[in-house]
Amino acid sequence: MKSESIGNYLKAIYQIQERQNDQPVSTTRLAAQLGVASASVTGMLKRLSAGEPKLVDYEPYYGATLTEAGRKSALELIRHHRLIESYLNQALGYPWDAVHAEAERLEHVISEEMEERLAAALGHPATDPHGDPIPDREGHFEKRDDPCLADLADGQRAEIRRVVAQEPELLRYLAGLGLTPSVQFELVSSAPFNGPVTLRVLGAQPSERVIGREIAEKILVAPLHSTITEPSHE
Amino acid sequence: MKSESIGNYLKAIYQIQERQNDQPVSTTRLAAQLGVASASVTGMLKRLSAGEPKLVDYEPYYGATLTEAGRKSALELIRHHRLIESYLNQALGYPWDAVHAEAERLEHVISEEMEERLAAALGHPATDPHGDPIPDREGHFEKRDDPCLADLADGQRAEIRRVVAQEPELLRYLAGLGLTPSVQFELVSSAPFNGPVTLRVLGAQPSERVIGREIAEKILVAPLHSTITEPSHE
DNA sequence: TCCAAAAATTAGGTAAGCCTAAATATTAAG
DNA sequence: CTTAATATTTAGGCTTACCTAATTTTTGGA
Ligand SMILES: [Mn+2]
Ligand SMILES: [Mn+2]
Ligand SMILES: [Mn+2]
Ligand SMILES: [Mn+2]
Repeated sequence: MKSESIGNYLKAIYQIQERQNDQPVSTTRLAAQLGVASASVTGMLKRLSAGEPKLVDYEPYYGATLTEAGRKSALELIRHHRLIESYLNQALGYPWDAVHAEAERLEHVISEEMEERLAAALGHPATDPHGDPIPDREGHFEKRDDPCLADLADGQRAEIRRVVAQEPELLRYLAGLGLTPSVQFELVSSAPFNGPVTLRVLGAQPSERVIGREIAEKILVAPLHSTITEPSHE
Repeated sequence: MKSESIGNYLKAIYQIQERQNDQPVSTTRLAAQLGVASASVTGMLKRLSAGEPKLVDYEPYYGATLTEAGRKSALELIRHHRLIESYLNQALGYPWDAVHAEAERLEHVISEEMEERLAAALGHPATDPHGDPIPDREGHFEKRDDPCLADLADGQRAEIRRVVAQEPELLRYLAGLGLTPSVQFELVSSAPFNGPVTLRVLGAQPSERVIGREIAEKILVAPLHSTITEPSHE
């Protein structure tokens, strides 16, 4: 990786592209994500698209897209980030709301050897503590398209797969409610007009939870098939 | 810590001062240690002695000395470095010749929380894999003044306490000979005119080792008292 | 004591990454 | 189709941390 700053630009472009169907990323959007002035972004995009190797395709006034090389670099950093989060959580006992900040700095400085040792120590995990997928060494990972909690029908049961958030306060709030990956629940009701969502956590006492719609949209889930599905099928 | 670069200057000044009895560190010596031009060092020393807090006392043409604040910062980094080395070695299985390079980058970015968790996971160790002492959170550590292997008298037995080196090749060579901290041996002979040193590793087969004087001076030891010393004394 | 060699500083530059303010291009509304 | 708002780029600066070359200071012989 060229520099920590370049790495952060590539990661940001990747993540924004991911959220908007690979459309070009605007200067303003990037500036907001990175917390820098738009003028700074313009300058960096020029560098990234001029340098060798070319890391982004940049069309002035139009936007930026990662090249294959840029994508590779971004995924490399994301792999570092998520392996570090997992390791801090599982081996060093960090709570899931504290891992992001630490990983954000460590991801830029660990060696390939350390990456490999962390992965091995964890048994080559597929996801991090938030349920985010961990790309393999080649940058491959399963692209899931899980529905969010707010998409479920009343009465439907599901398992939490992923929580799309890093804000410590929010993560602590959710952990306090017992809403973390692999927890199973039943959706009781979704109030209309983007109202709150009520659910029952399976095996918790008390089990009822009411959360805002905005948060419910950050919780990705896998619906559970009814207890009696296809029998004798493996 | 102001910046990674400043941290490296402070560490370097500390380590040079340590090796020369707290005498002021010269521009050239620092430049050599850091691998930068002397002019760059002059510039940085000015900054370090001008800034708030003042990290070094700097007298042009004379040299630089750490202030108390500078010493604290240096020891903080050294604590990070040695805890990281220990952790990589003990928890992640790194060989002792590989830990230095990784720690050199990580030491600048870990949080105080991570420092504490690493220390706790290791049981608050007093030394790193090379036998270097690990300062506590306040920067205190036992100042040992161990003799080196070359200082021993013929026939004297001792235990290896510390190996003052980070070059991977040298460390691998020594590990290959079984010369690592806590190993016990008997000095057979020191050839005159700075000649090679011959020793017998206790409990090894074959046990004889012959090493150059220069290397013998980097191996610090604790002489073993004869098996029957003062009886009933605690 | 004087002078050359060595050490250190000053002078003048460069590159990365940021900033603000001004200029320009795009877009959206009337 | 024009114009005002918005997005983006350009211009000009700043700081950190380097560099090389020139100058100055210190120092160690002779
Ligand atoms: Mn990697
Ligand atoms: Mn995560
Ligand atoms: Mn610390
Ligand atoms: Mn060490």
